[in-house]
Amino acid sequence: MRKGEATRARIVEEAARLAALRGLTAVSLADVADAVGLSKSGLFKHFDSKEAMQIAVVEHVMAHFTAHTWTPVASLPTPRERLEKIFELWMDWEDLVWTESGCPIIALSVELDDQPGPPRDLLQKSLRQWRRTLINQFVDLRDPPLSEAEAQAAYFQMKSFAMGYTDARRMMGDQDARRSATGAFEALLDRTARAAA
Amino acid sequence: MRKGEATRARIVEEAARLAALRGLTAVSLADVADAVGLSKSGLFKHFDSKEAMQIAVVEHVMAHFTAHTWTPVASLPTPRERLEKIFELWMDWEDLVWTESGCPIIALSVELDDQPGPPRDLLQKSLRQWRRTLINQFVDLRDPPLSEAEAQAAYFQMKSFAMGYTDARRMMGDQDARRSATGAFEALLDRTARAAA
DNA sequence: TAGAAAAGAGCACGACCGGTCGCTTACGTC
DNA sequence: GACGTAAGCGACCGGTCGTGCTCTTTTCTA
Repeated sequence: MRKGEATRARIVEEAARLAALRGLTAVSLADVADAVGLSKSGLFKHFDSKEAMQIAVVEHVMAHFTAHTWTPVASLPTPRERLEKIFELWMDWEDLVWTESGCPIIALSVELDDQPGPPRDLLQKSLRQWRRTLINQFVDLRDPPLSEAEAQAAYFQMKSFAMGYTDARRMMGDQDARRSATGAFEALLDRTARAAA
Repeated sequence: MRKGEATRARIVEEAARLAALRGLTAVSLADVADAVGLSKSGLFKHFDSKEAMQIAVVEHVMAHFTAHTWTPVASLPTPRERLEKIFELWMDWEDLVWTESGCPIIALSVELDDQPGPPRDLLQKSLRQWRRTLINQFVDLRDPPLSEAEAQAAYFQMKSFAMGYTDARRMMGDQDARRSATGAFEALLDRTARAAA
């Protein structure tokens, strides 16, 4: 039992790594089995189907993302400090944690947004929780609090910059991407915190 | 010869449609052949390999995008008018032209950014041209002209909002996405045009 | 420590993959 | 209108896909 859990975790990690590189559907069970040093049929002792493994990958990626960007931030005193740190960690996540492949969440979003099914539903649910968490931070950024619509607009820009950062770095080879992203986000925080109610 | 060209165009269009849905690699030659009403071997009279077809898809998508967002705009008198219209057409492209699949350029970028090869190189070259075109518009947005760095930063935000718009609409189901995107972009234009040299 | 249960290997299956070959049909040109 | 060539078809190749099945080995537990 103990052993099985460890193996399962290794499978999910390798599957996530390959899925970030080639796409969730494109990674074959043989690929994962080879990467983890197992036979293809050995995989089926841990997952009943390929889809079950895909679901576990989505779960793992989102849990990893939350642990990376939220856990070390939850104890910071002000919303502004939390948002600034989250954005830094978010960019680290994109090019330090997933250097070879780029952010798996963006890859999964683009791949699954038109593919109905349990993997997509799980990703969507998890992303909506994340969105709510960040919108709440934006609401508390200013006194008096931001309206829901204002906070949503601010979140929209934050997420846009996070996505744009990966694209600029990976596809366009933009060396100044991090400066552009950080600058844009700081300016967003300034405007949002300063704006009149 | 005339007939062949027409068939080839239909193949590329169908392949692009399917690639936007499932990914460039995931679409099989049998899928495309069925969609266009051809036999699989018939496809090979128009493309020597699957990769040749993928290259044609990338070419077609980028040409289509340029025709959609730039051609009707080139004659507008001021950079601001051009940029505003481009951004509107860009969002139309994402959810009116590619309603069922989402923007194929974003899908291709995310899929190919870690897959070296001719399709990736072609996409990258084409996207860099587009980037240059838009940065030039930003440079001329203000008198005195924006510095290259300022224009790059403004382009970074514009592209981010275009990407964020698709994500918000398709993955998050955000009904206010268009308003958020338009608002953010208009504010960007205001700030950029107004900023002191 | 014995035995049950979990972990994993080996093999086979039907379906589909990209690609080739030889054949027929339809078209464009003189 | 004849004819060369382009367009397209069906059969087939070796290989990989996801997924069962049976059998062996390892691991945990009573």
